[in-house]
Amino acid sequence: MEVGEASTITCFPTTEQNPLQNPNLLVNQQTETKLQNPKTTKGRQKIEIKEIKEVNRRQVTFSKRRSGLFKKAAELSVLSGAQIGIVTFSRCDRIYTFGNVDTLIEKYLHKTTVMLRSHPGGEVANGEEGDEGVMWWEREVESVAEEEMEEYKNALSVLRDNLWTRICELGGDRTVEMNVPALMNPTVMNDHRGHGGNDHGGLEFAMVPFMSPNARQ
Amino acid sequence: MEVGEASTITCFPTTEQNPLQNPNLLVNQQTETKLQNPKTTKGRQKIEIKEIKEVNRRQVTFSKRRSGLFKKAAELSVLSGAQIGIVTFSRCDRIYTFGNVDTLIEKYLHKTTVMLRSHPGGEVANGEEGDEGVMWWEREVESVAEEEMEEYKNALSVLRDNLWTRICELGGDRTVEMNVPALMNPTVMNDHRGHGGNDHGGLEFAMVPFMSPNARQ
DNA sequence: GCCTATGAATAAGT
DNA sequence: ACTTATTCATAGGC
Repeated sequence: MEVGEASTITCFPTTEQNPLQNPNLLVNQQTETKLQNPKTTKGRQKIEIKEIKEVNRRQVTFSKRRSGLFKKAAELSVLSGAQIGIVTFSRCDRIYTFGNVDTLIEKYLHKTTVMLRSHPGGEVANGEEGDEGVMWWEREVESVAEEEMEEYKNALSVLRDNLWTRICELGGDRTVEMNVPALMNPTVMNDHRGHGGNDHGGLEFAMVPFMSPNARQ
Repeated sequence: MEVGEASTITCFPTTEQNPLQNPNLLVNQQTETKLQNPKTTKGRQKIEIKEIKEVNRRQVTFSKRRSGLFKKAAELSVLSGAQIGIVTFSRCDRIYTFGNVDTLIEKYLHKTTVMLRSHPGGEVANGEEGDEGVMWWEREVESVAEEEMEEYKNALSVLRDNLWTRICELGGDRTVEMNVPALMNPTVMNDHRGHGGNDHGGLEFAMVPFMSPNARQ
């Protein structure tokens, strides 16, 4: 089908013509409809699903379709009672989220973790005799003998290095509220622009909640 | 607009009639179209966006709309060059994901973590004198006094709880391929059913690489 | 899962 | 942001 093809033939299947238009125009609109309004728009055009080159058009599309996506997600969530979380990084790494992402991430990781646990690479969680075969961070800390503390210190050191390297690297970003479909709470986070508001509904992450026994003040 | 209203008048704006229908029926379908096909369907009905009570209908809707959502996400991703991850927990807690969720979670956590660092709840990372004002896991382990070890044990306990839930996801999760929009890789994960394949493109988290000084064997 | 009629999303233009 | 004409998604039925 070509673009210009269908434009010539237009058909109104439904009876109503202009549900909510300016009443002033209703009088003599029939006479010169074509002249006044030859073809206001070509309507929605078919587009190929491939990266949009033109920056402006791409941004518009991103914005519109993101809204549409979030709306769909909200509807799906309500209709089916499912929990949905969406994380979107725009091309320039601005992040937009939908739903209670933190909670869902936690749940996701938990699930995969549990999965790991019940079907470990080696074997784990066959706890028969004490803590043997259990990941060390799973063990009760109280069961650690005093003389093992030195080793723990080393383990913690490596842990710290790994964690810190992995997770904390650069700049500071904040969270900005977005237009909401009135159902869940999509949010936008920018990289370096301040904005106090951040409801951050739920979750605080792993290492966040507690400070060092030493660093407190 | 009522349901039955538009049903009487049907209009084909486009020229083609039946793009791909059974050729056998093309001969004399005109004569008794109404009898053979008085109204095959009522078409798409308007529905309220509220939880669907009927289980069957709810499941169908969940399935259909989830597909639609993932397709939209795939299109948005391609069109705008954005990265999109979706995590969905069905009502019975079956998880469906779209996109490279692991990578995006990592990126998300990274961003939020960084956020914390540069804008801490109390104040941190103003390190002037020694370790003061530094996140505890940042400190040199050697600088910890012996008498602080008890507190470290507690900290580690909490850390263990939090981390365990969150981070160790690899190895063990099975991923089942779903019908793909040919763009990204939506996946379904079930709770206890095996399936070797798991490309798991990317990410391993912090503590994974090393085992306990005690749990080794 | 496939089909159809209809509701909704959206590409362009303003 | 608003409008329109068109394409796309999908509710209900098989």
